[in-house]
Amino acid sequence: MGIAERKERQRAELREQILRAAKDMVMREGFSALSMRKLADAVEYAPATLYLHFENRDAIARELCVRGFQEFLAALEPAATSEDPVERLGTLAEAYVRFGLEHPETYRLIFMEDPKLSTELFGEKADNAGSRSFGLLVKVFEDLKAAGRLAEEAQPAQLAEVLWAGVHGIVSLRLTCTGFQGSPADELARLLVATLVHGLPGLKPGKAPKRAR
Amino acid sequence: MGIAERKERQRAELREQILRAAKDMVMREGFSALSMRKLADAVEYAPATLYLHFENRDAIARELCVRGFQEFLAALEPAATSEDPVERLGTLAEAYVRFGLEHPETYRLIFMEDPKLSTELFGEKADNAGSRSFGLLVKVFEDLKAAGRLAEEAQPAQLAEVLWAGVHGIVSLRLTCTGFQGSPADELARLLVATLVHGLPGLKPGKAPKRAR
DNA sequence: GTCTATAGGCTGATAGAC
DNA sequence: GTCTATCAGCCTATAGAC
Repeated sequence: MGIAERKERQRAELREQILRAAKDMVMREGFSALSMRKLADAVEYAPATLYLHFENRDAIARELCVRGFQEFLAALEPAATSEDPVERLGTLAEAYVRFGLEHPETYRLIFMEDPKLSTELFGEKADNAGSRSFGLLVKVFEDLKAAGRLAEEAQPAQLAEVLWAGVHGIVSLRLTCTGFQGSPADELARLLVATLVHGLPGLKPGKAPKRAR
Repeated sequence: MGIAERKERQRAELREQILRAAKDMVMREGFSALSMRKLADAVEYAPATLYLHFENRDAIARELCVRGFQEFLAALEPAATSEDPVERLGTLAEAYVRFGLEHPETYRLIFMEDPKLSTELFGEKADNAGSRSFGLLVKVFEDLKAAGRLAEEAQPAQLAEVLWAGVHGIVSLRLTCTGFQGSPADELARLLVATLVHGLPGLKPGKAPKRAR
């Protein structure tokens, strides 16, 4: 039975090779530059061969997306080890932003391209990489609440969404609006966390505050 | 000389017609679906004719982008009239998010597509729509500071960037990660502003806070 | 100014020989 | 399994007739 196994190994190997080439291509030229013909060229097979390993171009894109998200999760997890939730907020935000800036094309693919690509990363099952990474953020606020350090009415999931929006905003604006030159992203991430945690520095109420809180 | 003027009018009219059709197309099918052939079809002219009015496809995209940003600015400005800066933060954030959700394809075109498109909206001149809309956000914090309601070390431009990142994050995640179903965007925007202003609700220091502030 | 016609590309995907 | 050959379509942009 060694022959069948070797064949299976070779088959898997080619599949990997295709995915590696696809990733390279996306990293270098962006997602839209991923084409079956160029991919076939890169792995030195005929275009038709690719279709024996993947249903179509979308299937390759999906696989890249899933793997990219795993990398993303792997970058986030080590940043979630701190015991103190507030400190963890800082390290998570920093890790998030750094991943986005160091792997811009992976980040784009996951979070900024076709909605169809990211759709299945969320929602379907509870154990997918999407839910797990979001869970890391939610847990920070749950831990704070469990320790009695947060108001009863605070909603961890919503606060996590706000934090996520903040760091995603920092990364994605940097990747798209390159013309706008603001502060460094890591600095913004620190300010975002500090402000979300403590509010505007030294804020005093106005003379006639219309909105009670 | 009435003839030359009529011709000029007709020329401008066709130019407008092309842009209207282009906008329609982008709104309906997204930016990548904007093609010169389909555009020519829509205005019932030959493809070659378009090139007498626009240098190429990019020129049309740029014009759409500029106009989109003007709409965006026009949606933001009425939300910046409130006297109280803190209240203004809320109305600005709300207007920002609403524009993004009500004009998703315009928003995408401006803030989520090719960096080249948005590049010239920022940076070049101080009076462009990009700088003016960003200026609305900066002014909120400048006003707070001028009223002595913000710490001396607070940096209005940086705080504005953080707020911008927050609302952009809320909008763009909603537009791209449609699979993730979180809280409604307007609710998140309110929570974002409230948290940035006042900090985490009811936050108490931990037992061994490692980070002084 | 506007047209037709076309150059010169690109793409995803498949049929059928080997 | 892999190939060649090809279908069937898309695209931007331009030359040259009218």
